[in-house]
Amino acid sequence: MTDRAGTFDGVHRRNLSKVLGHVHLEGPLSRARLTAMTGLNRSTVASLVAELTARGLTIEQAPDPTNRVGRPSPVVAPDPRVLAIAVNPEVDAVTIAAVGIDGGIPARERIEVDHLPSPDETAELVASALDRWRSGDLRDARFVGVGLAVPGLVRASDGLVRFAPHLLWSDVPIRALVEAATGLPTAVGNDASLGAIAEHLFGAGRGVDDMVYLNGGASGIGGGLIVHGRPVGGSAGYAGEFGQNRPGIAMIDDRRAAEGVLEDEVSRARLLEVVGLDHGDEPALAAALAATDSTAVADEVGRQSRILATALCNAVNVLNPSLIVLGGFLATLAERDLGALEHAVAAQAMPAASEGLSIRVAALGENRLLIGAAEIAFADLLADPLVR
Amino acid sequence: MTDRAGTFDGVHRRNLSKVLGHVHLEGPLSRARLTAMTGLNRSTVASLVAELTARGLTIEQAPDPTNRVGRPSPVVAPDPRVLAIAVNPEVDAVTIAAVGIDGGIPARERIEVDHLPSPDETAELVASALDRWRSGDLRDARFVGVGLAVPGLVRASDGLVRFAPHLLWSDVPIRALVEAATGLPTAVGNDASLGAIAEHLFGAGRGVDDMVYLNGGASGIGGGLIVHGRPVGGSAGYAGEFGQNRPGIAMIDDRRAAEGVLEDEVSRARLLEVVGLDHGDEPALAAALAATDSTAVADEVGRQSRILATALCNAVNVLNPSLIVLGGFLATLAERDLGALEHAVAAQAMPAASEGLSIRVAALGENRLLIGAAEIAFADLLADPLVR
DNA sequence: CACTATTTGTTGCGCTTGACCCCAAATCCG
DNA sequence: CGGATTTGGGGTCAAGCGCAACAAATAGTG
Repeated sequence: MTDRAGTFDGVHRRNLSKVLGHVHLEGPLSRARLTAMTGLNRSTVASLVAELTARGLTIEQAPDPTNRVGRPSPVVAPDPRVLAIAVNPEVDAVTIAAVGIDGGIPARERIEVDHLPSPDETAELVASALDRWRSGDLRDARFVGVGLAVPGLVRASDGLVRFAPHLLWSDVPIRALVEAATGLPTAVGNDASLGAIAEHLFGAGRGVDDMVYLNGGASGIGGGLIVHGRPVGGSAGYAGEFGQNRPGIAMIDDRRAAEGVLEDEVSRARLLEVVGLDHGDEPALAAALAATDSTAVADEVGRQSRILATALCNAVNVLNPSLIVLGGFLATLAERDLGALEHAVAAQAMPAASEGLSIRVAALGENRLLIGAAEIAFADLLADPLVR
Repeated sequence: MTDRAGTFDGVHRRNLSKVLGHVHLEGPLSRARLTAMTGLNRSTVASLVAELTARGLTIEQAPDPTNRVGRPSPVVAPDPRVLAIAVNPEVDAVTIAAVGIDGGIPARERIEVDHLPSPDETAELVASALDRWRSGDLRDARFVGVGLAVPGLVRASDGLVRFAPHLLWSDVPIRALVEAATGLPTAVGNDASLGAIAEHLFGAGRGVDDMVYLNGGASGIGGGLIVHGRPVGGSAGYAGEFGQNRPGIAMIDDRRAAEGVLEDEVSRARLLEVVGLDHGDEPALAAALAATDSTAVADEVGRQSRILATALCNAVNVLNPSLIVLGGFLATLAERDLGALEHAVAAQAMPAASEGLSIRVAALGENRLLIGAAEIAFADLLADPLVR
């Protein structure tokens, strides 16, 4: 939104945004429900919906056969032809998907690579996928932007990847590269932060305004915050790097790493090692943990849980969230005994702050990052449906 | 603001709020500058200002003799007769002040008590001060509300003091008590969180949207966050309790307290002890620290600084603020060598996150809490100047 | 199968309110 | 003292939402 806030035009845009946002988040809604949710007048909602539909952002469907008295209300749904490209480059593959503003994923490709994907290569892969889809199944779709979920530090102002340790990307202007290759406006975010956004909007954190998300990946621990219902980027966009924190370690014997950095102490690699796996995906790790009754495994799980609990407490004391969502191997770790973790957090955090707190496991599956990436690609359109 | 967002009335209210907010924060402003700052039309600003002045919220003064070409623009200032009562109960005194929406403090009383002030007593003291002022010097003032800065956990929803350890208040409905005694709408907040708000709006954090504030008091360490330019309360309002955090302590010998809680390790009492003072206010402690060259003192200062640095790093990694403001004895501690602290933080925190970071000492003096308390008392009026 | 009650879409009108335009006022500068 | 510049003031315009009256579509009832 430009600086039109406070003007009539601004009101109109905001109202359009509100309506579109509701159907984007909640799915198809009757106009009657939209009037209730927005607080606007029936006639106003009608004209707003008509405008959105004329712009190809929503579609109006026949009323649902609800068994209620009164004239049935047409159902407003996001137009599934409005798409974003979501991209997630990883060490061994680049995943590219077309994500609808209705939440659907009409196309998805995981392109395996036998080398680290370079920035240019990534941009080319995105452009070629876009070309294929545009001339194929998604011929009548409208691509509004690209969103990238990058496993590294991303500067929010210009979408520069400051450092992505596993991709070996350093100061890469990935946003500019992808924009040049595709001609589409592009947004870039840290993968864990986008995971937090996805879980907040569509997953375990739906409707929760103050939330902390922690994700345990193969390479470390990342995360994201939702405060006042909005994702927190910080001054440059680097917020959420829980993995680099140094939590207190109560038992001296619990410390493994010299620096005491969270992601060195609580790590997937250490879990894999103790269960005797060399590699392994998340289900394999979970299965191995469930299968064994070795005390060494139990000790390591306990040790990591204790340290994780302290790290969570620090976040709870400072942010007083109503929800902590754990993903990746942290979910695996916590899921074994969620009650114990909640108990440990309650024991160490301020009593008042832990009262309203719950800890949950991430709800979205492997599409989480794509959904988050699509969300930042849709952000401009959702904030102001009249752009362009 | 009610649910009028999105309607024309809402626009009008928001515009009034914007204008009033600007003159509240920046002091007297010419109408020309207001039009530039709000982006609204000249005529619109003129009518908004006229409405605010008619409601007794602003005053229009003769133009400043600026040496610029063109017709001089009348200066709009907040009406100094619009007052809030700011209250800060402490163990040995209750401070009560009348704070103007223009930032002035036309009346201020520190009422010493020889016992812990009870909630009822506090409410009575406020009511009697209000009565005195209303029939005295501030006869023609308009009191719009009361704000309390309480050294303890305050539930935001209803202004209940969950626990104030030093006052020995526990589950005290102080908001209701003060409202009953004064008849004025009352807001309650944690003292450190209000300090953060005050420093953000008028102190070291002016214009900074992502800020962390830590205050070292006699009793512990509290703080507050500003994210997206707004104070963070969390789900229940308890956010900012840095003192209860457990930061990693790299050197084993540095740990003093069994639990490793920040405010047990980094504490005013330990500093007073090592310099050999029994009691002492902040200047006395600073002077004593400056005067001595004892190695024991240097060791303790170094130890506390190291632990503080780690605690700050944890916040920096997670929140990526552009500014950390330190108050109370933490300011005293840091001021001795601010560069060293910044260096220590930069060494431990993520490099990218510490790039744009500065650490400053709090700028507001002893009125900080009163200013913060007044701010929450003014909040409703500033958000919607048409209330009541 | 009428008839009522209920809910909601539709339509036209009116009101609020900020933008725009033109002119006047006040200042500086040469 | 006159031109340039900036800003205030008042009148008019137009955009957009609320409102009210009416119509339409459903469920329930006897």
